Amino acid sequence: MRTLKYAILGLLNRRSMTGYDLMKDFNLDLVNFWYARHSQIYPELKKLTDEGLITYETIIQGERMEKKLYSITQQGQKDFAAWILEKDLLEPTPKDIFRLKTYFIEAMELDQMIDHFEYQLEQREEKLKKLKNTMDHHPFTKGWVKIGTTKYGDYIVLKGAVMREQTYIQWLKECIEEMQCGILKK
Amino acid sequence: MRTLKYAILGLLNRRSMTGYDLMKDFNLDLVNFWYARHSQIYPELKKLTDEGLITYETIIQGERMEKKLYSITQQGQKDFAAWILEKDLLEPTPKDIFRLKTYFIEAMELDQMIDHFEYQLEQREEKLKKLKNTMDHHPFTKGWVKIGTTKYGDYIVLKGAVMREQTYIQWLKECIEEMQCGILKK
DNA sequence: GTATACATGTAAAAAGTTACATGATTTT
DNA sequence: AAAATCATGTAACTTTTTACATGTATAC
Repeated sequence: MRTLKYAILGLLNRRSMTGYDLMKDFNLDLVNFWYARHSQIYPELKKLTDEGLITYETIIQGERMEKKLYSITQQGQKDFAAWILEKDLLEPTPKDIFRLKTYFIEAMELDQMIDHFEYQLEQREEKLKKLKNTMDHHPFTKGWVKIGTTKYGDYIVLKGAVMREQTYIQWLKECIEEMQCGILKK
Repeated sequence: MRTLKYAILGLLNRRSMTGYDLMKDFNLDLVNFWYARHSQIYPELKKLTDEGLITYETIIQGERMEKKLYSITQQGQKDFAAWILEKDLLEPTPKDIFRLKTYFIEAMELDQMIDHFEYQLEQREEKLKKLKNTMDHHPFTKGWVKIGTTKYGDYIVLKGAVMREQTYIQWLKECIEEMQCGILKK
């Protein structure tokens, strides 16, 4: 479906940037719903250039370091606009190794199960803390942003990420509690 | 990480079955956290057989239809047991095209945004209805299953899937409401 | 008899990860 | 001077998807 293509076009539609900048965006803002390594980004940029959807301008940083500043073309904008308006059917449920292991929980002892859940809980709580911190510093939270601006999209996906994480944590906690009752009954 | 390998071993650790049976399991029970097409399953079964982790027995169904009944070996059980006890670091957040499009929401008009959200909401509500139905018919819900049995894992991941879907829906609804306020202000 | 489900595979392509490879600039 | 960050690429491999390919058994 070439989703990476549209993710890149969408970012370049906001502002021109280098492959390195794109990489940073994927690993910061977008990491909660899309990501890509630089080894995937650079070849894709080449491909999009060949297809005429983006162009670049070579810039010299400092004495001699070259970097390529990519911009979206008119054709790229058209292509992106068509994609974003497409109505999608539900995607398959995302894969989740933790849930897979949980499905096979009969292969663990009760105390191992609880360990397994508590380790996951620790990590998820750490992640939620970071997400909430990002959210608290977001301009929309502070009442500075209006619907329809660039930052509005950033804000609602962030809010969605917080809610998703909170629910995961709630699930973990409820399971732990239930399993601890199992121990007490022993 | 060969997750498909362990998913197959885990299923065969419960009971012997054919590649076709595995495929059905992936598309029914496991679909909420893992899945694979038959074109991925059959080659993997061959590989696991070569590795000595599973074996098969050819069975004749009816007059001449051959099918292979796969079973886990001792080595396979050992391998699976080691995997399930491994402590995993958090996986990267799952990719989500809907959230990606939402991030780029500035490229849509307000009424298009709402359409986009309402279409997703419809589909998610349909999915939640099915999940809840499965849950209501689950033996654990009816109080028949104890912690530590095979069906307990099935139950808690199902419960997690329901919670995840409810949260997605709640997020969609809150966004729609917020956007509708944006329309009223016009 | 016809449609659906059962049953098993392969080939080609796309998507994604890990490792290899190099060098400049800025911060400490 | 060293470490961190900026900057760009390729190669090999794994994972996943889509399409091709074939035939049997069962339910209606």
